[in-house]
Amino acid sequence: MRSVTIRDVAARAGVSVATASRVLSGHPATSPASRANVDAAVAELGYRPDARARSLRKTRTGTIGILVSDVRNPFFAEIAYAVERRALQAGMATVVCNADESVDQQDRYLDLLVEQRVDAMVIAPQGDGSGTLREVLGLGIPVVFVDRTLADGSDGSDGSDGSDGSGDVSVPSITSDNRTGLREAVEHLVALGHRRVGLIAGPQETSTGRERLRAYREAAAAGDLDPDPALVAQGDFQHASGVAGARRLLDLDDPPTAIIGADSPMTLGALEVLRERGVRVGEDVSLVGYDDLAAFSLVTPALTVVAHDPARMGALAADAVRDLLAGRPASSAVLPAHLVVRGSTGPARRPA
Amino acid sequence: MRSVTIRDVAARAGVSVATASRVLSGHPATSPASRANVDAAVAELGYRPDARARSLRKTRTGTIGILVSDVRNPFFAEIAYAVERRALQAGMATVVCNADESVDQQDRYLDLLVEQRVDAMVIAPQGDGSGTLREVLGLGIPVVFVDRTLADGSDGSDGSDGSDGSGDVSVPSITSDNRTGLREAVEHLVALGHRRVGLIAGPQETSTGRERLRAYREAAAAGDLDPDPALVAQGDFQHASGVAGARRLLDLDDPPTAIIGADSPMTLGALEVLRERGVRVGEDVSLVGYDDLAAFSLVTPALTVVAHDPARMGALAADAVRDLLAGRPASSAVLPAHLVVRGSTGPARRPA
DNA sequence: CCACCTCGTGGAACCGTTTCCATGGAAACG
DNA sequence: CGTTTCCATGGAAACGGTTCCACGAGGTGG
Repeated sequence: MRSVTIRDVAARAGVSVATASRVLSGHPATSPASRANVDAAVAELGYRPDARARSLRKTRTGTIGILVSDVRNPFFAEIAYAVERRALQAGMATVVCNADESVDQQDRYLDLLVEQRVDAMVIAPQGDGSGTLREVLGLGIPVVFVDRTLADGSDGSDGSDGSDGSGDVSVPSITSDNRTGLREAVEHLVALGHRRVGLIAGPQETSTGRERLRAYREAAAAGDLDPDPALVAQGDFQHASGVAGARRLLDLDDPPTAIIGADSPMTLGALEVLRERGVRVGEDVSLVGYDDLAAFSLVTPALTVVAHDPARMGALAADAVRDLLAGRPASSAVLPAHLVVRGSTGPARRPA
Repeated sequence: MRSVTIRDVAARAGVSVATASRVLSGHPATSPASRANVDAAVAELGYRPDARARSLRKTRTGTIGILVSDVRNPFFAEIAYAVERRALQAGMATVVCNADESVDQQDRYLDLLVEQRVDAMVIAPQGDGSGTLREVLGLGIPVVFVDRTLADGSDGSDGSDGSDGSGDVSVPSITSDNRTGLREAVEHLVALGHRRVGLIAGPQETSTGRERLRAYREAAAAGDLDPDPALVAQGDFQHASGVAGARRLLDLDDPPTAIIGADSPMTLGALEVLRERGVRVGEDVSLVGYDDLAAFSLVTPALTVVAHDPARMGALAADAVRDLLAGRPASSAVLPAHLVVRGSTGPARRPA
């Protein structure tokens, strides 16, 4: 059952392959008669053009790749959805890939996307911008970072050894303001009298993980919080590490009176632990989440969260891709994040 | 900046294109010398094979498509994730597409996947199996249905006009037992004394929407519930319709004492409405959700839900695809669904 | 009436691979 | 030593489209 090609269509329509191709791609130099014949032949034979062959000859594939860490995280699902939707409007298909918070898998998918010759990529990167990601950036394929970047947000006095190695290639990025969101959260807790505030941090291989941790530390110092390093539990942005992190924090000899989760799956995990232990959220321990999931308003007490806008990030990333593909310079953006105070944060309880 | 091709590699390595190709694809008939030369040339030039050209010559693309209704629905995100993960293990890439609960968009993506010549598709179909979907099924591309099918689950005395038009092509499907789950939910509510049970139903263009509605009606009849048709609010599996449906039900002159949501986004929407109106869930009105999201255990009271296993569905669907691609017959499966009773369902309150 | 331009058309090259087939040399065998 | 077998190799034909180029017919202006 060989599939029907443009040659079959041309034969059936009684025209040359060249003419058939022109009709199919809407080239103006075609007679009405040819058009009718070709269209009829297409319908009769059930012809489906082969996108691979087409794109091999043209330079474009009409496909963009989006590489996020985990589609099961609603935050990234929303981004992927927004990018895809916007891309489809522009007639482009989207390949969604899951790096699964693993650099290896990220590299694997980067290779895949390059080999598929996607026209552009939207990436939520992780790692230090060495290895495969670096190579890929050098290839000249339009890339837009979303949510994360390689270098850190604002200033950057933490560059390990000067020759950072990530900033030489300029990549537009659509991120959100991690510093402000987390700072507001800490200030809010300070105002409520908390002195020992725990953070379930994100992986330090990601800019968001680093920035949120840094903002936490700076705000903690400014608010004169207990700088005990044990108050930072290292997580990996996934559910299980939220569970583990919350347990570790609660098991401290002097446990925190408030906990901040650096993303929503970890926050959910922490919440489960609090429930399981019968800790009253907002009274015994305050909890601040990240990302404003619908479900976060429905738990009791409703969660105080740092909110930002993944749908908008995705849309802007898609716009940036469109600009890049059109040869225009694409602009980066840092979207605002802000604290939404609900019931899960309350006055610090005096340690027993 | 023309990209480097296998010809460049061959030239640099001092071998023919044929030999270079053999080395690259691990063909045994290559000398160690050639291998070394080619590998060196590849590294020096940064050569990346072109998957399109390769797949054009071979017959396989090494890509499968997965077409679900909405990746923002955690249920489908989990399925997509599972399929992708399993496929990657088998060395295949996955293209994720969003039909967005719209037949038009489904058709659009079906065309896209066919033109990309994916080796197989995993589809959560909607519509009546006419139009594009039907054509695609006739193309001989291996297809596996997941979560939904075209025909209805068990018997099927509802086939509108005999010549159903969907059963002629046999497609393996991995679904879950919609009837049992919903029946258990209704029976549970009946046992609690509820007589007027509302359903926020899924779209009747989907098998899951139809089956859950039918199961509701059958169980309602068996349990001697009030058969008032106004108790069924027609939704579309998306959040907003859950909100609208719940409002409509609560605004009835004689509102239901219990509500069942036919999927999780609609359930979440309904829950929001109950909260917003100050209705005490599990006391004033009982609520049963569909899909066992992590967040559903964390709301207060925890939600009674019909649980099933999207991760397993995705994995089985990927296995079925693997079988089909290997020429083996693929087996369908109906996974169990069961009621998980938590705090959101309680004794019926006497209507005021 | 001729030169010119426009327009629809078909032949053929090309995109970057894989793979069939023929070839030549070396090794194995009698 | 001659013949067969084996194996690495290169040339060239696919795969299924698009597009360059040349060509002939018909219309227009001088």
